[in-house]
Amino acid sequence: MAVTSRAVTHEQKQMRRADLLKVAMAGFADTSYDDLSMAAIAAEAGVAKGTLYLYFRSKEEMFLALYEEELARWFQELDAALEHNRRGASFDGIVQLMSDSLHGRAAFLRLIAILHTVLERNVDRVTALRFKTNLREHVLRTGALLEACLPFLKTGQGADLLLKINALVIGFEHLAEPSSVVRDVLREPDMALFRINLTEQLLGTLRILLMGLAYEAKYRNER
Amino acid sequence: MAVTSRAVTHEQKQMRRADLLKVAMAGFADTSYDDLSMAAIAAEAGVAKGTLYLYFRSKEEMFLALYEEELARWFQELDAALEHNRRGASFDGIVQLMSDSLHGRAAFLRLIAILHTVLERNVDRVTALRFKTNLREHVLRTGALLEACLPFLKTGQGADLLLKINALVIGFEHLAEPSSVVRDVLREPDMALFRINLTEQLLGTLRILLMGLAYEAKYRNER
Amino acid sequence: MAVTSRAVTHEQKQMRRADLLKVAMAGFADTSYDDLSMAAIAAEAGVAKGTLYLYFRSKEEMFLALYEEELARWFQELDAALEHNRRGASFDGIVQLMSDSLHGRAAFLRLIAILHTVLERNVDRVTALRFKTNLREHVLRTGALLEACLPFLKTGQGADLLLKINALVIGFEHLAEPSSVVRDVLREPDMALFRINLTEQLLGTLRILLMGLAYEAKYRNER
Amino acid sequence: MAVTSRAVTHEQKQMRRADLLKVAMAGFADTSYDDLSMAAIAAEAGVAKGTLYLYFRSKEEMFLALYEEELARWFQELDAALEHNRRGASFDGIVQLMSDSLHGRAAFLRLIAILHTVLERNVDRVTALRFKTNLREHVLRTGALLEACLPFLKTGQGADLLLKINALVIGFEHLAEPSSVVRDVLREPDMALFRINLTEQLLGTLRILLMGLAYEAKYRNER
DNA sequence: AATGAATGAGGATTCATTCAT
DNA sequence: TATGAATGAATCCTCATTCAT
Repeated sequence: MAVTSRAVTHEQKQMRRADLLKVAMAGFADTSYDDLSMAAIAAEAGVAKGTLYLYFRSKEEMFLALYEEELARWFQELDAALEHNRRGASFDGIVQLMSDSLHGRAAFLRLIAILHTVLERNVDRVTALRFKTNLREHVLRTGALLEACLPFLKTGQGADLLLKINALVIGFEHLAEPSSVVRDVLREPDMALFRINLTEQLLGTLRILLMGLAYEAKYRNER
Repeated sequence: MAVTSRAVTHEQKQMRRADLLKVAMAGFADTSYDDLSMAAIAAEAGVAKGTLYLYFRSKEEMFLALYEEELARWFQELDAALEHNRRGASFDGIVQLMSDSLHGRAAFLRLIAILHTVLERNVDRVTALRFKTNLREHVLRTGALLEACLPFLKTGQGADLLLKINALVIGFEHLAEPSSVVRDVLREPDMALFRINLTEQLLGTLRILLMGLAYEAKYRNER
Repeated sequence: MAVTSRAVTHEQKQMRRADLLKVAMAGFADTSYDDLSMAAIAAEAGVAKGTLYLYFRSKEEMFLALYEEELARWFQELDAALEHNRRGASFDGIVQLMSDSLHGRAAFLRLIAILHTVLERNVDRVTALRFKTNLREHVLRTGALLEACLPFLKTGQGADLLLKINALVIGFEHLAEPSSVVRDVLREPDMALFRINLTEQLLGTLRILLMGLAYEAKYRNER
Repeated sequence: MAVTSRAVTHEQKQMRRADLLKVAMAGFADTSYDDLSMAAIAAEAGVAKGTLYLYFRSKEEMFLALYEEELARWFQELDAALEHNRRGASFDGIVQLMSDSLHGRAAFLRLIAILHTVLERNVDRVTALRFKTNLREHVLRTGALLEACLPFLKTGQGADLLLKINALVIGFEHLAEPSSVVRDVLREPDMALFRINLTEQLLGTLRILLMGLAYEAKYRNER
């Protein structure tokens, strides 16, 4: 991916920014955050290192931007699907929907897992505030949609469920992506217990959570 | 904590090893893994840096040993409590029991959260295998106890629940311990959504999981 | 200070150049040479970075031009005052005159102090030659005026005195403007010795130099 | 200069430290502070880069230590010579003595010239305080010796004279060591005025200062 | 003439680990 | 067993300058 001309208009600059993020994402699919150097990203994008810093203030902000973009895309897709099920959805419908939305988003899931460890390091208050404010809106909106689809959810439980899912993604991602040595160990027959498939576990747990929330609602009403 | 003499007998060496781990744990309570240097641990323990490497092959193995020790202690306590409830326990009983077992174990929870990111990096196959084998036994045993306490759990679901809890600890730990900048942002009134209390969330989610599992079992039987 | 139109005539271009230098001087009053970026100057002047390079070949040449302008102004003022005292002046008269001429020229003094370290780095031979030729003429002329005012000065000693003053400005400027840490240290009562007031020291030393030169002349004549 | 063995005793460490400073000084004789990298010093000394940081906390502290050592040596030599002239010395005697003391100390003079610009940047308060305290003692002691040699100096004028000399060294060093382009320009016949010989100017100015101080004293007494 | 996007060189520093003593 | 001196890899970012538009 080599640069052909300079980005002059706002639109061109947005495109270049998107290109740089695409390159970063591609690199991140192969390489861990720490091992993925700005130099490598610049080289792969066919620009000078300094150019990256015209578009992003730091490595952390670059990946935060990447995260935000992927997150927005994911929420958008999720929201569309939820809108479609507004009248009510079965557990399995929601789980399937979540499954579909995560399909092909492995790198995004890894990004989620490192966000809190890495990205929040070298980010200024303003950026952090903007990010969290955006995130909050997404969570509240999608949370409300979930509540619309799943009548047993009380107000606020939709957003709360999303947070739980977030935690599960982080946790299972860590469990599902061991170091090479550990991966090797886990190949032993006995170790089946620890051979975790991220989406499978994630969706399975989500299903149980949904059942639990439904059960709680029912139990609450019956009282 | 200053070392006076050299450890000659096996027993003395075990004691020194335990001392070193105690110092490491004390340091880790205050300081992040990355910021806690081997030099600092050695200084605090009153030994030379090289001495640490007589007892642990690397920083990672040192903290892995620490993890194993804390884990064993936690499982031991949990098992004792579960044994006591063998005949059957309510959801809330199990949640309370878990709550009790985690009380005062903040550093342990932080250790869990970094285990997969950091500890498994620089560890050789033999150590990793030994660790995972131990872990597996713990998980299976305690999983079985859970199944004994909670009759709605099928075989294997006890261990599986422990894995889910593990994932939740990792995930909520990441969400609950933001960087200082983010912590500052989260002080805003609007951001209540993101101000997460680790144990509260953990136990709340565990309760829902238990309800979900119970519901699923009931539903399964009714079919 | 925002630019409205493009400079077309030679006169307009000279005015813009002067504007840019004025902005640079204003910036330099607050900020050290290294910390004062071309980007900041351009922004403050309301032009693009590239525009600066239409008027000055490099940052160094820009500040060299600034220096030349300030220097010419200073010499002009000094010359006028010296002309007034042509018939003869007391030590204190000359010192006072110098004091008056330096009043309000703090940034100029700082410029003198960094000239040789920074400015002469990235300047081509032609510019350097022109600069030094100009400087020589100023020094010779003002030196001659000094000799006219102070009869004890032999031919050449006026110019030589100006060089000595130059050296003193550089030296005392360095001593008088310590880093913040050192400034803090110098607040200690014991450190009064090192708390240097630039003009005070400069003028005091000049006075002694003048006395020394007078003494030497007298001694020479008496022989 | 290659390292043979590891420095274990305090004495060996002092020797290694001295060796490193010697290498740094040799490098500084050829290369400017900025262009002299820690890597180059380490390579030349035959040690790893990290080793430099065992002996000096930063590049700045390394050169500050170098400065202190050279300064102490210079003061020592100067003091010895002044002690010898305690009963009284002629102007020319003091100038000669200063001349002798500076002979072969070109790099030291360059170090003086950059001290305030560079060294005080990355130095903590404690180090700065220690340095300034030491310097103060040197200045006061040697100042007192000067006063003993030159009866026309009032109390405090010895130390003050040393500060003036310090300023002159800085200033003339800057004037005497132009960039290569400027050096080239100064080769023009007309430019003799600016071809400055550091020690010559320094000593010449010192002589005039001494005469001025003597004259002032005489004048003061005659009143 | 003016713009401003793109360039790219350049270096101090930390700290887990080793190994001579 | 204990020491602690020595090792050395590895990377982000700034900013003067250029040049396509």
